[in-house]
Amino acid sequence: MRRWKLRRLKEDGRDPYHEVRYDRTHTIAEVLKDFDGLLGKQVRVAGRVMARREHGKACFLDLADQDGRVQVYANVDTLGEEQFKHLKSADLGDILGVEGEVFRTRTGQESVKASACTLLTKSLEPLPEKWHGLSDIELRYRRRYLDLIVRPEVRERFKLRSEIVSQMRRFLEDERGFTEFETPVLEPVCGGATAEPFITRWEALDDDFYLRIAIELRLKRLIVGGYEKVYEIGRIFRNEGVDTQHNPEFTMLELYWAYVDYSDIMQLTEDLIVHICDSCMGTREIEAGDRRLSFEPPFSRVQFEDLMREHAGVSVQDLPDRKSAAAHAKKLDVDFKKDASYEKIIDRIWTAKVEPHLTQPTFVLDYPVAVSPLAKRIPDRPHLAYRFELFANSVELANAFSELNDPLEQRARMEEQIARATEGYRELDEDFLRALEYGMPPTGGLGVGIERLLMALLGEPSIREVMLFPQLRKQ
RNA sequence: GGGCCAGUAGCUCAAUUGGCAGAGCGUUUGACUCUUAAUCAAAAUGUUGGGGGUUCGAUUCCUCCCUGGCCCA
Repeated sequence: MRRWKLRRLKEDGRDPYHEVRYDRTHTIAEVLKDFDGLLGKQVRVAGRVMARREHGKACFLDLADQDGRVQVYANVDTLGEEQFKHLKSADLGDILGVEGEVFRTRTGQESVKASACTLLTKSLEPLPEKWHGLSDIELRYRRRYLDLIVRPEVRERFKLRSEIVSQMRRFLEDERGFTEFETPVLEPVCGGATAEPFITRWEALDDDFYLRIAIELRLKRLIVGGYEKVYEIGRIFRNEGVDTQHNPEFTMLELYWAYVDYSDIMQLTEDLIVHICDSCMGTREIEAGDRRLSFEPPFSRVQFEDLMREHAGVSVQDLPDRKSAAAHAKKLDVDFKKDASYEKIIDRIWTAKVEPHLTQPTFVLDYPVAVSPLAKRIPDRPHLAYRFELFANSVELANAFSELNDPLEQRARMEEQIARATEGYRELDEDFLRALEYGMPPTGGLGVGIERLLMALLGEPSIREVMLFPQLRKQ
């Protein structure tokens, strides 16, 4: 039907896809904001037709643009027979330019009385139901554009995401003097985290490459190269399943700061998050489901070991190998995969027993060296490393170390990791080790999962609600 | 990978024990010059996610598969 209308329009020489511009005098939000000042004045606005109420020789339309929605009133007298007929044949979803006088209806509704209208784009597909909207979750993700058309709050949420990321950059660059660098996504060796990589073929070289699983080892090379405050907000790929917490591609902030330790990084992390709360959220108190998170500094600081002892009844020092870790996990009734590595089992115990208690923003300090292959050892507690993670809403938001810069120890730790590895394509990144051999100054580093942070700040329980186009199977 | 749940018109949802597949929105036609989930009258709309099976008869029962959600690994 709509295609038939389109054909008629084209035959009439009014092809809606020929329009190349429409000069608006105001956005709809601007009209509404200064409504009284504009009363009686002529404006030109444009947007999508979201509703229509016909009354014979008069007609009401709701017109929506990016930030606002306004009622358009039209009748034969002011619009003329011909144009009125065109306006009435507009479908929901069509994009219209309207010129007219700003006025209030008898019921006081802010409106624009159309004196001219132009069909700027024809919509060939019907919009979702006007009252219930689009509730099929799969459709919302597969056709996010529809979700955005129909639900202004979703549009708001993703705009807020962009603002938060933008404020991160502003804070790091303008207030703290960091510089963003871009490093390769396509890597010959993958490292910097424990995860299954995506493998891709570089035809010209007839060789396999990896999509990066972390940015760490590249940015540290920049510290070796002499930069002192570097960061990158970039896409990471991990070849794993999809659930409410995971998407195979996601965004990470990583930063490295020379000549400081992890306590400076902790302060920076706290400042960064408070800055985001103040600049984007307008509050430091966040509603997340039925929980209330307070990002009022200082966030509490707790020893990893104390939490493990308190909630899992064990010190990692007493679990020196895979066998003892597995035995303790079984005792606690914590499940793990048969082939799980030592680190994975410790992580499982932590996730199951400790994480649920970490609701309010909490820095967890001093992790076992055994699960922190890139962090510097604490000399007087040699089984622990200078590492912290930030938790909130029972989710890990950030991970940071005083970076290991001893090339010999780094090599030994990486070799140990590979020996214990049960997953991932891990091989030594010889060039990274060589870089350390040239000498990396004492450095503090930080990684923040952007989606995790957004979930906590926006109170969204699913990662898919903070990603515009979450991965789904091909159709 | 395992468990549970869901898939019916473009969208949101019904359909008694297994007995003619329906409503609202949207669409089309007509009426209506201040409505706002406009109203009134009429009409069109389906491979009930897909394949197989049981049955006189399947949206409904069985089975396999596909897609998605939630929980667990």
